[in-house]
Amino acid sequence: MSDTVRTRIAPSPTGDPHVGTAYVALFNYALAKKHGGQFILRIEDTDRVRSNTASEEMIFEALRWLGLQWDEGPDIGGPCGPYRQSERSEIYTEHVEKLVASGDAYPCFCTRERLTELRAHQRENKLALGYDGHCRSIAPEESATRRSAGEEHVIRLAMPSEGESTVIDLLRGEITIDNAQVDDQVLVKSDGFPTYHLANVVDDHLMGITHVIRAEEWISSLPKHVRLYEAFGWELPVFCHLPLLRNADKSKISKRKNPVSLNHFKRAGFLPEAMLNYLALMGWTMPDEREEFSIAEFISELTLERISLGGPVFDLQKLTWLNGKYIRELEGKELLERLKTQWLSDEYLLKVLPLAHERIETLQDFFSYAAFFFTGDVEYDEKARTKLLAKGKNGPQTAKLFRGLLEDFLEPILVWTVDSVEDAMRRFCEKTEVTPKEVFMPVRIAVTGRTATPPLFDTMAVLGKEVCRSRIRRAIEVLRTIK
RNA sequence: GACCCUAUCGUCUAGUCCGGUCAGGACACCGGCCUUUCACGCCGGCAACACGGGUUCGAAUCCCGUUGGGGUCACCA
Repeated sequence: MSDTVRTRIAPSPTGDPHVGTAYVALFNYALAKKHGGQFILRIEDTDRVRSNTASEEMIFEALRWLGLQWDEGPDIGGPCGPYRQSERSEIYTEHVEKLVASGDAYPCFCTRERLTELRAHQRENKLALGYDGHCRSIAPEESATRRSAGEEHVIRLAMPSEGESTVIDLLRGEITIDNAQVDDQVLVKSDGFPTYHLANVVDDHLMGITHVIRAEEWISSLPKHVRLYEAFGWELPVFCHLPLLRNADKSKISKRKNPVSLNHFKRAGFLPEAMLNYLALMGWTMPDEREEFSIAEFISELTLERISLGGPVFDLQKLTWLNGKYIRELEGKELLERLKTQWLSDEYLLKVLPLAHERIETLQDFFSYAAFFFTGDVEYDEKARTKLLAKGKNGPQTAKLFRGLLEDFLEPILVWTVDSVEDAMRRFCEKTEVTPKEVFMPVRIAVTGRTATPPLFDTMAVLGKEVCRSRIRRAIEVLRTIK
């Protein structure tokens, strides 16, 4: 196993599948394939509060849609399983105890209150933020007694307090950081689950990962990870930190400023191969600067060293252009097949049809009546615009209302159904003290462009979260311009 | 704020390691051609080496500094 390349994508199932996950997965997948190695999917669900299986399922679907099929993973198993961190607790416990025994890690009994105070104090006095090592001096015998007595605690990594660490990133070379800058990271939380740092290192080693290709945001914790490898006496993998995808304003890509859900791109009609091609262009170029290429060509030409380090702005316009190029190159028959994967699938039509059924008088009526189920953003004509306003509110006020609805109530919905949408909408009304009557018509218009539609929740359920989100976003923009 | 990463057209980038082409390509934008229209396609145009010092005959390229941008500083990943 030592000379085969093994890479992994290790997403955390805490929301909609993210375009950044696809980006990192692409490079991991391609490198493994290039060298005839394995690409592994590992689910990092150690955050018991935020992790959920709906999100995990969406990650599977999104990666499969893109064609980034893994060789080992939670759903298909493999020699290094389980591939879901929540099922590997004993492994982490066993490993961390070795570190406690060797003195490379130690139990910490500090309360959250003390930690909060400590941070406040450090901030006030402009000191470096970080744990002060308070529990480090507790004698091993004493902490062992306290632990067995059931006292709540975490396990921390004992970082050297002096000297400096030099770590190597494949793309950036040596990076030297003062050890004093590195915190005594919590490795095991008080609920007994490991943090990312511990689980990630242990799993990468146990799963034989040879190349850790991940996002740039991890660079600052690299010294901790390297320390862990050393403490365990393990050989280091190659670390390669990819530049972070950016919003137009150069900040780290975020859903507030960009569509980032892979579900969105699928629903909006981007071809998976165009998506991958575009993502490959972020920070990387073909030796001959050719911009259109297949995943197979990417695999054969890939060299990580050709990755440039400036944070690439995710440019929807260029993605759209590339996608158009791919669509034009499709055979007519193939184009039909693509449309049949979503909008023209029996599955989708059978959802739309019942909503239109009673409301049409000729078969042809269906197409005009149900048009908004098939388009992207909708237009708001003059009449629609006036009714887009919530009762007694002006444009900006309604926009604000919509933003609250979208971000606090609709966005968190993971399983988008008639019931979950209705529930969110009703909770929204209660919380913001507006009546359904005042706000449902504006929402109806926002998501359909029409004043007469099938029942709102059914309509929203069929449209899907992605379409509703993007149309409400658009409505917010429009509302801001209405006095 | 501290630490780390980073810096070529508005955007994605080639060129940088091994100093020496009017700094090349693509998206977007603008003009033209094609065309009953639109789109596609084709042709052309606009547009960048962040700044300041060095080193050198010569610097986008090497060195130092400055500035800008980003990331991290959680019992989230």
